[in-house]
Amino acid sequence: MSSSAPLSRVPEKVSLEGLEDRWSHAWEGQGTYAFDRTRTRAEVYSIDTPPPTVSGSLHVGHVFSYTHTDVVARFQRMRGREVFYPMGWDDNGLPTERRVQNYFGVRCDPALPYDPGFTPPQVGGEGKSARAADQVPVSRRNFVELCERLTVEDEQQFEALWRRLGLSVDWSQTYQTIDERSRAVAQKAFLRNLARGEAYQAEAPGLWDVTFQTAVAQAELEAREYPGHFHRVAFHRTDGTGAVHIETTRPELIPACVALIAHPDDERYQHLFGTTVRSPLFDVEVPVLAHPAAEPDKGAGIAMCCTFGDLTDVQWWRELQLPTRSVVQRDGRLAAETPEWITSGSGRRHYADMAGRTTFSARTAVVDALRSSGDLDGEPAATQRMANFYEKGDKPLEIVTSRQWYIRNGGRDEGTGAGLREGLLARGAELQFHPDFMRVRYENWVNGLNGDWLISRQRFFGVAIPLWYPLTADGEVDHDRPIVPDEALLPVDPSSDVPPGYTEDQRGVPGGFVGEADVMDTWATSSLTPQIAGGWERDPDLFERVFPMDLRPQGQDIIRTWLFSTVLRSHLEHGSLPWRHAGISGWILDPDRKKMSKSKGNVVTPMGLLEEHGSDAVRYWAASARLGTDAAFEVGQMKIGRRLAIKVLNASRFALGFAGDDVPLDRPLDPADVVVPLDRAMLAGLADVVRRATEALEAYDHTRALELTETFFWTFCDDYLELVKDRAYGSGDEVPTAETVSARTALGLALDVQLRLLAPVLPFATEEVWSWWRSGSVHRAPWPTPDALPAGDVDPATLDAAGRALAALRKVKSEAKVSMRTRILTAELAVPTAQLPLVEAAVQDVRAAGRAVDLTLVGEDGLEVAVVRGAELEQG
RNA sequence: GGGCGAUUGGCUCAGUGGUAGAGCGCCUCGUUCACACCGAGGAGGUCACUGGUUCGAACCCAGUAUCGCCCA
Repeated sequence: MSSSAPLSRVPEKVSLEGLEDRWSHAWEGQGTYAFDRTRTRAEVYSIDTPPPTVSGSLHVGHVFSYTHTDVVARFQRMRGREVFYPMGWDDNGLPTERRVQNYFGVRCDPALPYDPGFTPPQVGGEGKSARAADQVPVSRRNFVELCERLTVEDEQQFEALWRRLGLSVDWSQTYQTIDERSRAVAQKAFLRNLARGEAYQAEAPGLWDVTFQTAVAQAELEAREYPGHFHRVAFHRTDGTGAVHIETTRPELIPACVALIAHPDDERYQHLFGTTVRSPLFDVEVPVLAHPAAEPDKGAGIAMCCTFGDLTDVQWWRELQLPTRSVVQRDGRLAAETPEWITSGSGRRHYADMAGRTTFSARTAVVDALRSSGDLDGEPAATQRMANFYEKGDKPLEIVTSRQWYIRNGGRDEGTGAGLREGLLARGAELQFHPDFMRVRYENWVNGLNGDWLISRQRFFGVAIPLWYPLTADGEVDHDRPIVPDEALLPVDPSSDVPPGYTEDQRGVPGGFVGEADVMDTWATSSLTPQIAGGWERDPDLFERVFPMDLRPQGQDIIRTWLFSTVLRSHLEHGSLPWRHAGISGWILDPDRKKMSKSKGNVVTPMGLLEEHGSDAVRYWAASARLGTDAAFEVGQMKIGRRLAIKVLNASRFALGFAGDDVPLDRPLDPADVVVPLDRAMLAGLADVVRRATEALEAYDHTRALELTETFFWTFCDDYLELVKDRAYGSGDEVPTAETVSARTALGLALDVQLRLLAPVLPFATEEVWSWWRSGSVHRAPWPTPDALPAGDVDPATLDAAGRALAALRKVKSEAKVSMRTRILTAELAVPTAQLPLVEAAVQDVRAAGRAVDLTLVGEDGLEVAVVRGAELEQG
């Protein structure tokens, strides 16, 4: 900026139009938000923003919560902290994978080697799903390249939105969760977990999505109501003394039955414990056992345990050491081969009728057969049951046995992980949640964990698990002796890269090696965003200056996933929290008080919203909602914000106009020039607002700060500006009086402070005004402090008392239905006795603002508010 | 079933022990003089319900109802 004193740059007409474009470019050009990495950790305020999923759609919820973060960032920057505010894109995961398949007509086959010259068969599928058979198989590395290519567009769209919204992000710090650095971090963290025994593989029954054909983790579950039928089915006692009836919603699992189980205290079944029964149709002999997890008042009180119908079956199977008799395959169909445990001729015939069919179709077949055999008691009764779903799936999850990788999370604290759950609860207690009650969601989740974190996925677009396995001389995979890469070579792709000590021609041959085909769950990477953005191990100098981060802002919906898993990884790797504070934003509710749905969110696109109302207005709406509180999607609130932004422009233009066009505006304002009590009272009130707003922002209560500032600003405009208008204009061309200088100086000081107070919420309007008379950016200006304003020698209530006196004069005119410019020729102004000295101190301004020619001021006991009596108004 | 949060004027929300608040909307009026994307004035609420504590409760305690969410 120019060092010579600039003259008035206050425009004749002010407008909000075009401010976003102009200032976002100026900020970029001037590096206003660039991070200075020479600053020490104590000087830095670092923010770990959860990267949005770029292949998902933008919605107003993003705008809402990201604005909250930006308000904090701007406040901390003005407070003098060097703000580390990077932005990432979460492009790693299933949604992108599916888009890429259709867009380019490819599918990933991780067994294939990388083809550097690959060109996709098509670019831009016309929105329709390409048939799997028509898709060209490509290596995982080729697939990742296509994903990166496609997500670039999405990311540009997001960035354009964030820039228009005014996020003060340092755009040179951007990362993607699938980029090379992220893959290296995710793989390194995994290998460290493996080396410390925190990551392990196990062959175990687990939840499985038959549509996506992948295992899923507890955090991805969603319990939903699912319609079904209770079937009352007879099992036959092997001693020939009759039948035992059970009720089941899944009769197709009868061939997988391994026991009948009742509660140990259930009187009805005491005599059956220890005996055996035969399953209907399939004639398999199974024991009747007791276990406390059986629910006596549910159905018949005795249940069939199958491998596996639900998680209780898994518990029974494990604790009662039952055999494994699985019939449901990974594709959701029953095994084509008749299982060897079904031995009777009729049993094998019955199974053959259902072999290879889906569970739904098999159920129909079984029910028909049960009806024919007489083993179905009555007709199936419709019911609603809770079933586990993958959050992105639409079929209930099955449970299949498979080899998977896990990271310990305290969910199975017996064994080596003992104490981990307590450690994570202690981290939760250490983390400062805003609002505080959000901590219980974390605690509920940690206490409710019932298994370790399953991180392997049988998918393709994700970070590869960086391992190979030796092949024995027989060609068998030796999973027990995984081969790890050198950390310096990360990231690796086991399908293309060769493990140490091997050559490529040994891939897949006996005595050679094979790459791990699975990828990590998206969360296994995105739980490391503080490490990715902070340059963990890659840039230790940076990492030391930003980690642990100060703030993790996020939505309440991902406390159990993103927040928890990030705490876990940091706890395991660094023995610390990943951040000190977590700011949790609420939901956006539609006018029906329901969570804003995608379909409704799409009607109003975020960019359209910003274009219609202006970014400051939309930010005002978002900033008006407290952390943790759901907010209504309310256009009215945006209009209020717009009104405030326009008022800032107009009031500023007015206040700055008194000085005249030939006066240098960026001159120092000396508080000692403020000598009139009313002016000093106004500044004292502002000092109090500064103090309280600062306290509120330090406590992550941006709403309170905004409310305080906004309320003061309107009083400043409606009362103070009106009161001092005449005095500030001055009498003429000669040297201004001390009273005029006092008003002009007070106006300048007040404006200067209020612009800075409003800057975090209204970055565009405040920057515009700042540019008229100040140098540099308001967003790099120091946050105001109360001690820079004169105070202490005058009652701050003076402004309020004078304002009320003015209101009394206005009321007379309003009730007389005359213009506010109408002069009051004579009147008596009665004020509460206590306020008399305050009003007296400002009576000249009150008289001028009220256009009262002859005003008699009296104090009166028992009066609540100033009143005007005997007013005689100018005619015409 | 357990937990968390909410319930204040038509709407959106502040207000955590001392006479009910704001903005929007509404009504009346004004306005070439910073701002019509404006200004002034006004009307409008037994603070969900029932008990309790207290000199005093929107606020604290117990319970109930309704709504939302989380976990089972």
